[in-house]
Amino acid sequence: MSSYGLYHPHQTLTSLGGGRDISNADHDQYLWGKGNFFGGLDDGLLARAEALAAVDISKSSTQHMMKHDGLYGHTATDLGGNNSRPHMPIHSHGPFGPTDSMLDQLSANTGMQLPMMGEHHNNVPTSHHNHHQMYPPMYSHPNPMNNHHSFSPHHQIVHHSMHDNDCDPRELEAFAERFKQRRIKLGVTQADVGTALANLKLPGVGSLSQSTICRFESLTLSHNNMIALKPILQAWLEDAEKAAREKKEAEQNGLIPLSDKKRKRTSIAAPEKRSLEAYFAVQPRPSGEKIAQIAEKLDLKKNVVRVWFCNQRQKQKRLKFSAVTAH
DNA sequence: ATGCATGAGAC
DNA sequence: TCTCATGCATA
Repeated sequence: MSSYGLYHPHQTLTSLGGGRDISNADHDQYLWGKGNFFGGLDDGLLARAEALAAVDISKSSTQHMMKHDGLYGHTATDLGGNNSRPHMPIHSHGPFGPTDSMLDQLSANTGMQLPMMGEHHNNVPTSHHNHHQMYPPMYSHPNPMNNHHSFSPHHQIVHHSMHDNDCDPRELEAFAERFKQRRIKLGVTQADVGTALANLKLPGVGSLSQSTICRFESLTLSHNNMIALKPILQAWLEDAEKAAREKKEAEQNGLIPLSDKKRKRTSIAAPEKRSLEAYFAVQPRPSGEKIAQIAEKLDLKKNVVRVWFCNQRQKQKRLKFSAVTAH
């Protein structure tokens, strides 16, 4: 009873909107599709872009989120406040400063017509089940089978205790560590914690996934997210320890077996991923047309490519507190 | 632990 | 359309 991934992945959320409107960074410093417009571009340019970026990547590996961990290698972006603009130029045009010209060329490539073929969703046929983020309490969704309740009545959980303390990255890091240790001591898995949160019945707090708990512990969530989750997890921890102490009732988990619907995860092959990374190095925020173009080139669904870019950007913004704090 | 995905809400 | 918070699926 200590392994996860085997059962009841609840999917309710907690809507702790901690920093729901951090809407930041949005001005690109890159200009696409400027100037050029005849789309007679050849693949050679793309190939070169990839090659260049690839070389660049391998050289200054720290700049990119190469693999698993390289992600947070660089400094965090918006630690200080809830809305400092990250969007730092990630690309590492080292020796060669061809990015701009390449961009022009690249953008010209599809300059005109986009087949917008894959307008349907992604390659995943599995219908998108209801993934509800936050719904009003009385809301009842259409999925009778794997129904999962425990909504969050509130859309915004203003972390009442917003003392400078809570925002302190070092404090968060310390807490995350403490949390993990004590959680393990309690013999509770990350998934269990996520499920148990709903049992706390705190206003606006539903369950969370193993992923999120894991990310909290490893500090791989955004700063705001960490801050929003902290008080909740802290509440759970105290509650759990108290319960364990009293040894009166340690079971209050509602395990809800999940039914059929399985989502198939798209797997982008290494070569394609490599290309995407190359493109990303050149332009982390390609336009819709750009995306369509790239998708076509790599023979991927446009949506897959779009999402990939979104996720890459998100990764870059992710915070690794230990980097800024732990010293 | 992490890759790809969804969806609400902000632009 | 993008960002953000989160999740399912999987390595």
